[in-house]
Amino acid sequence: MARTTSPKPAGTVEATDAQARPGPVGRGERARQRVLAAALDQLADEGSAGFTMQAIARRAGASKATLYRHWPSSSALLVDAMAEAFRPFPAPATGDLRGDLVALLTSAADLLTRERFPRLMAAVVDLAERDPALAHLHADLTAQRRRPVLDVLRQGQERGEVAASADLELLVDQLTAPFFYRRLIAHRPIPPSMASAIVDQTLALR
Amino acid sequence: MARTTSPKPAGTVEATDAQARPGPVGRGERARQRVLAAALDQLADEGSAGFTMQAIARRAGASKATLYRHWPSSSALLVDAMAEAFRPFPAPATGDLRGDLVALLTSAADLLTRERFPRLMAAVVDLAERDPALAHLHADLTAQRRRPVLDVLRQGQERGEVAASADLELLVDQLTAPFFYRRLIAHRPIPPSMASAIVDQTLALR
DNA sequence: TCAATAAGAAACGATAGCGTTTCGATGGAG
DNA sequence: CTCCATCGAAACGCTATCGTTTCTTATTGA
Repeated sequence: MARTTSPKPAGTVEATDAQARPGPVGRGERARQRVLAAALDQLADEGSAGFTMQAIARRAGASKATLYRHWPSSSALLVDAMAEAFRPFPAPATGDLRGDLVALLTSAADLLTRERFPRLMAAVVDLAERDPALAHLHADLTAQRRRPVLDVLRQGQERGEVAASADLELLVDQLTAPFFYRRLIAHRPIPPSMASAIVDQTLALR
Repeated sequence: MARTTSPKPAGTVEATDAQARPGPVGRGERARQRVLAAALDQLADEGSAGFTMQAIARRAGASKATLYRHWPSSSALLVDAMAEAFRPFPAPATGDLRGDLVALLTSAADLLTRERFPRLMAAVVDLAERDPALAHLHADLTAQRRRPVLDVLRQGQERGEVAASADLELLVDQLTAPFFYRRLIAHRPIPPSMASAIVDQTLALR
């Protein structure tokens, strides 16, 4: 439902640049981008309870009619907005297992330390419980985020630096989940040292 | 704000028994319990967007006036309901490190496999982002849930079965976070073997 | 048994969301 | 430079929520 492909992903966190670009895109496309950005802003600011066509239109300076012209429902709009804003972490792919992992987890920690991303996550987590399309998308985006970590681990396993018996998917969980857990559930701080501490403790490189 | 102490916690998941108990509690207390149970039901069923005084009153068969007599806002009501429904895991406290951990994590996995608990979690995660009182409470309840795991690890560390250099708080994260992550974020299944797999992989008992 | 207490039902005006339609303005393509 | 697609603004009737008030009913404790 609704368009999911697009030429211009906008960066999960700083997707506010759709304002002053008189580029080659038509008027319609610009309005669309403006609405998508406003949708994420609204969700991050007001949570899933405030995710309303009316409020998004207001924030985007658009007409409700425009929103309904593009998307049949707020869910469809959110799915589009999430898909568009997504950016996977750049894979480091040095040969250094520990270094690559720390770099990847540091990126994750940074993202979760900014305010916008965790708030988006929290709202999406709630909405996805009752919206299968959103749940699917969220699962997809999460899988994409896990990908680089998995690759690094796999290479490490081939080089013998990771036990051959290790369940790599589970390892990815153990490496990444604590960050989300601390920020969204436990409401505890994420110290800068956490990335390296997790890596060391997980791979038993002590 | 609002009462937070109460004689009868109701079980996070199966708090539906407040219906047919003409016990020694007064009429007011019974209505209060009924409303608290209805609030959790409503939150689990409709998410944070549907968490409304009106809807809760309807579900509880109570008057809106009754709700406002007891709680100044839906947030206060939710804080009460959450605090009341909370039940920590019973600590196993055998001397068996691996066995105790697997038991604890299996409990967590069970809870997350039922439908009610994760839906409550998802909604609370969203609401807590904009409600400091709820965030505090959620942090508290989470800490209580972590407690038994931490104790088991600490005893293991004293017996030398866990490295003395290990960061136990971080270990608890690595043991428990993956379950929440899989259910709420990654939307991937939690196999029955996951508890033991996590324990083995984390403590390197292979 | 009776009076105090607290419940339920219903209504209040105000605000806001929904999904749709109408209409006038505007900007981009030819 | 013109014309048409698409925009924004505004209003439609409908429903729901908010927080409060009034009134009636039923339970409970003295």
